[in-house]
Amino acid sequence: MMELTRKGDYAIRGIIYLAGQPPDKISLLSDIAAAVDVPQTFLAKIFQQFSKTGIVKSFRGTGGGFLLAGPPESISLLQVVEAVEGPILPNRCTLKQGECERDSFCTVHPVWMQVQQQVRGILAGITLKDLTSS
Amino acid sequence: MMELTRKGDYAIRGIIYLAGQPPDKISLLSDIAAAVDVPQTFLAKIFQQFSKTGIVKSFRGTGGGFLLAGPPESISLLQVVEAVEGPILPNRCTLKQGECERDSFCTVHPVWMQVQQQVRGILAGITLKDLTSS
DNA sequence: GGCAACAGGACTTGACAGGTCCTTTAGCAT
DNA sequence: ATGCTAAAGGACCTGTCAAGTCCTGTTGCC
Repeated sequence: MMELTRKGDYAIRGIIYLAGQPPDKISLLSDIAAAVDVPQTFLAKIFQQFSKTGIVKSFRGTGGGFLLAGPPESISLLQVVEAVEGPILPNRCTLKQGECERDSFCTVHPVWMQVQQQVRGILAGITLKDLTSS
Repeated sequence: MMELTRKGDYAIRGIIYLAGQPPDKISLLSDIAAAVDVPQTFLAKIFQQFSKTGIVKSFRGTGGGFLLAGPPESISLLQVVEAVEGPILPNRCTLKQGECERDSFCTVHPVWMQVQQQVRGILAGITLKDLTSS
């Protein structure tokens, strides 16, 4: 269980590549896709989501491409993952109270809350800088 | 991401019910299913898996049913979840080394390992006893 | 205007979640 | 022994979603 999807995996690969490029160097989608070995059309969707959530800047037309929206140390793995996978929710009931009518006597609820917090904590603590300085 | 499936959810409900019964009281599948509001045929599959992994004992025929294989404090939530959902793997590469050819330079790998360990740790620390004494 | 590049919608395919149904096997009771 | 009871297990169904593909915009340089 708990598996990251391919989309999430690709997303991480792609953004790490970007983070590894010289700052202000605009990268072509085709270059990124080739470098990280991901179908270009699929990666396009992923970077669209990145662009919408603002962790990446996009430029169209000749000389266009993608750029990290900020310095690598300002972008966390959590942001990247949640941008494409949606929020981290071990169980639907962790979304909001009253979601399940069993809430009142659901003794497992606090456990999932703890799992959620731990995982988010770990991912939030890793930045793109940590992932490129290998 | 990371969502528990319905199967996992049902599994937990069912086993908690069992753990809440008097020791040595054999419960009928039909009773469990009714009590925790899960389709009986589906719950049957789940308890078959429980039975195979040994966290539950089953008896056939008249007077048959299910029994917790040990005291509630001896069975962890991790056992329950992994029995029906399979092992907790944030990424395929956490299964074993060399799974992805990118392994050597995959800086994310240790992060997923940490996530996996944390989650397993939390779930392993919760027993059925903790979940019934509400 | 025309080419370069991302944006976004529509569509396809296969797998898997979430069940259902039916037959078989095991155990007790008469 | 035979019939009833209850779990075991296989076969099947259905809808959703992951994982892409493809085509048509839209934007921007030249």
